Amino acid sequence: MKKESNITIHDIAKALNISGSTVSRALNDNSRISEKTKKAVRDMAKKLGYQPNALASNLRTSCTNTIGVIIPRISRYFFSSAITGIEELARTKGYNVIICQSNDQESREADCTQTLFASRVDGVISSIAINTENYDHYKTFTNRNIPLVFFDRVCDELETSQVVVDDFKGGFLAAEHLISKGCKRIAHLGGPQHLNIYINRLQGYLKALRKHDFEIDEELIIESPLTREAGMSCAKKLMESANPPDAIFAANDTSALSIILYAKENGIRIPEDLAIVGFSNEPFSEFLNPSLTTIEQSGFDVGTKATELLLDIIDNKTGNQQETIVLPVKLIERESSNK
Amino acid sequence: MKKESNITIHDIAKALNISGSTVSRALNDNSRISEKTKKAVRDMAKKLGYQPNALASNLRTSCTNTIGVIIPRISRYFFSSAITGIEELARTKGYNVIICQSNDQESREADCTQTLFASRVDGVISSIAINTENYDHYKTFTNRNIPLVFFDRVCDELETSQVVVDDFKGGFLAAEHLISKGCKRIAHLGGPQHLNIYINRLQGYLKALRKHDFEIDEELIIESPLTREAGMSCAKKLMESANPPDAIFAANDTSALSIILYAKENGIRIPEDLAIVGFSNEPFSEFLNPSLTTIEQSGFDVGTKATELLLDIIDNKTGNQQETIVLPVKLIERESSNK
DNA sequence: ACGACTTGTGCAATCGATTGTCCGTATTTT
DNA sequence: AAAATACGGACAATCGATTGCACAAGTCGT
Repeated sequence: MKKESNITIHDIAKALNISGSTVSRALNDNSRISEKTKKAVRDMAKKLGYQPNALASNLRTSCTNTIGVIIPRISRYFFSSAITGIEELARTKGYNVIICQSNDQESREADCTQTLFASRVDGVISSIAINTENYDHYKTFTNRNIPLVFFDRVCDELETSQVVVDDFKGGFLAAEHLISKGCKRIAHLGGPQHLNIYINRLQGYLKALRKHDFEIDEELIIESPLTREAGMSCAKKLMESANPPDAIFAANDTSALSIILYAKENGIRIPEDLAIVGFSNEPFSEFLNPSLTTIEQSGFDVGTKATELLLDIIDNKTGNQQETIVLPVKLIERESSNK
Repeated sequence: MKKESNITIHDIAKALNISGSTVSRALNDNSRISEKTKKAVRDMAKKLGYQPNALASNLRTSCTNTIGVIIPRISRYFFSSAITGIEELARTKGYNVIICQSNDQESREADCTQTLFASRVDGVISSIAINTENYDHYKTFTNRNIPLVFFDRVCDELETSQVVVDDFKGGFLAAEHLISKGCKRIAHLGGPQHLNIYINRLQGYLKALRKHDFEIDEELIIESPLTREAGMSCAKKLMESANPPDAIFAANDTSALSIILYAKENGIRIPEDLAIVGFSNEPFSEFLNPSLTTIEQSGFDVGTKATELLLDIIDNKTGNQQETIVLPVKLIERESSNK
């Protein structure tokens, strides 16, 4: 009982004086094996402490019951909750999950595709690195008909299914909310415009402005990597301009946080002088001072939905391979916009 | 170029009219193969779009270059940053990482051990689920000499290496800090006492009190699951008691947050009426109002160190299998204790 | 009682890469 | 120049589970 070496089906076979194939079939509950034999095999397997070797099984069946996930970084709440959603569902369906982080770098992302392919995953769920501009590495999967689903940061260039939240609506809600609060000059701190999500947030913002007959002022729309530092300098740029805004809709909560910090440092009152709306509802947003009005998007739901889609494709290989699912968003009103 | 089927070394061999073994050796840069042949093989491999099949290789070599990780939940910042540390180092050493979440449930944790063993991981890094009381499922690894390293929530029952932060010191620093601020009745909201980390935080707190000749009042020490809700009710219990504390050292930031919220709701001023210190330095702690004094522990460092340890054991299978590494903690002073 | 099925198992090939062993040719040694 | 060594590569077994096919024993019908 101390050191079990690795037990294989052949050890079970030898112990029962039957063949390996019978053991294999018995363990897989194959109908051609009698109940009596099955029971004997199961009992012996338990007795010997048999644990199947997934490697061997996977090699033979060329199906690993594993799905691969590529995300920018696991430590961002949205992504870690997406993973929770993915794992939850995958596990109940008998799938394992391998997670790879791209660290928002295209080259790392390419590495991830290699790793996942080498592991022969049955399907892949991915959210694209922020600086990825060439999508060739994803052809590793598409060329071989390995199901691929994108979420959040999607790629239109590849013909795959995708799950996104309604960024357009989010942008619209954010801007319209600020308008309803009486703001007159509403700026937008947007994200990299090669990513759909940021394009859509901007478009939603524009639509709201147009709907309410606001003049679109290009000066009020700036693009940024949306990091803590970038948010700071953008806030400075906006607020020191000749005609500063009285509200900012930031494309994520991190940069909204920077704006709040900038405002505090410079005696700008929130929301009186400057109303702010973020995007994502990060865990910290609720506790900021003032608390941050933002657009809620559920990482968990996105992850779950993406997995559902992927497993569907894996199962009936036929299915429509280009579905796009849009999940709802919600405005969370808090102090930062409560004029 | 559209649909590549799976290319194996034999396809390369056939194309070059050489044997599979030569191809294998060439790709592995074996010294018995001439440079000329190696180059030819590499070129052909690239031309055909060859991607090694890790399954086959792993099966043969029975070494997967994969390490498994079991954690309570990925969406907690401490753990996700630990994973970042693990992945970072593992990747540079040529290892992949499979992550499993126990959701803080013993049964799920047992499932994880099965999954990881079935995948024949070369080693395992784990942090124990909060309600795990039986550690038999870890014998899957120990019985078979599969290297196992625990971090943060460790298990003394099993003889393995572990990486922890200096919880004792953290508890001590927290309590002594409150003492230095002139607090007289310092309560401790502790975590489940079957986990080392919470025992140590409590012991550190006790040591500081004793050192400064404080009387230990059992009424001021309560145990809790440290969730948001539990923190709330514990805060209520403490503050409504006959002789309420003027400071609380909470064993994590989440419950410290609850205390702050409770105080706000009930007109208790922080830090004047009640000083608070948390533990972990969660990302939100900095932004609370008042901002939270806490003990910083680096998940990234813990993850990195654990991986270092594990890879050492994997490499020279001999090594001391029972090392314990204690990483430093740091007091972060903020408003919640700034009397 | 004999062919026709059904049932329960065993045999052997297979998945793709690795590796111990063997062999022919080229190079060096004495 | 014969013998010893090195070099480059091929053969075939192997890892552990799966599976198409073959086959023996048992059941049934006529």
